[in-house]
Amino acid sequence: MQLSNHNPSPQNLDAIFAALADPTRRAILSKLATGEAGVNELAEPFEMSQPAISKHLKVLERAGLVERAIDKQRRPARLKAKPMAAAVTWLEDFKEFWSSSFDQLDDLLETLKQAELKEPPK
Amino acid sequence: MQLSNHNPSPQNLDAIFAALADPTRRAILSKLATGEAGVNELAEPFEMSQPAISKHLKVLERAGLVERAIDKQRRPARLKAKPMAAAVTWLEDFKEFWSSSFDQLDDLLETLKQAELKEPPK
DNA sequence: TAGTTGCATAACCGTATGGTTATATAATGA
DNA sequence: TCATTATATAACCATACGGTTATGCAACTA
Repeated sequence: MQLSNHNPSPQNLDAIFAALADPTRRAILSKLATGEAGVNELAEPFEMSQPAISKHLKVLERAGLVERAIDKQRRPARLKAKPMAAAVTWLEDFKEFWSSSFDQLDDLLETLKQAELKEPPK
Repeated sequence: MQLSNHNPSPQNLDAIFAALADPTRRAILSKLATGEAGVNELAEPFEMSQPAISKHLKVLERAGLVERAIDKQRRPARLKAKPMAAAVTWLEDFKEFWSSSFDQLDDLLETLKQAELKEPPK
């Protein structure tokens, strides 16, 4: 039995997790959780150029985690919930599935412990 | 107020999310959730060379998601729970924080779960 | 001892990432 | 009309990623 690879937004999980893998982008998301923000506004706390932030926003957009609006010259970004939920769902499904095979894991732990006893690490 | 970026295993979140961003690695994790597996065993389902799988395992190891053991010539991999929990924690913290402001994500998660129940994977 | 198995490592390749500076563009404001 | 603001885009750079083939090597097996 395999974990279904599967439900929420399958192929997009790549983009979603990749987007979450950068600390600047996670910080941007945190900031956006308090409300929409424009590019310069987002760039300010980081010691980073405006184009760099624009690129990060593009990554977040591609992952579907962020939407842009139009407000005069501004292009304020705001969060989108759904893809984030996809990531949560994958992890929670995984956690659930994994817990359900705890018997096997216990066996393994035992096996590994025996092996380590006979042949201690490094 | 900002989302605290410091809770679980801060710096490792980069490596953890990056590791989760590849479908082959997610599949490996799924497989490993059913029990330990050697490299060739892991490589078999994928149309991919053994060195490629070894590299993926290194990424998973660096992220702390996987441990290697020694069993004769084999180097079986098994899951490690803690870092996975770190990712879940970050996402759930985020969810909580965001929901407290907007109250959207919980609804969405609920919706997605319903959808999965009605429309089972592949 | 010789062959085989299980894996790691090295060298290489094309493409993607994450940053930069410089420049373009579109909308506002004077 | 002209300057300013907010952002995008281009060109470039170094490094990382995800794959390959070739090779090395330790540990079993015959």
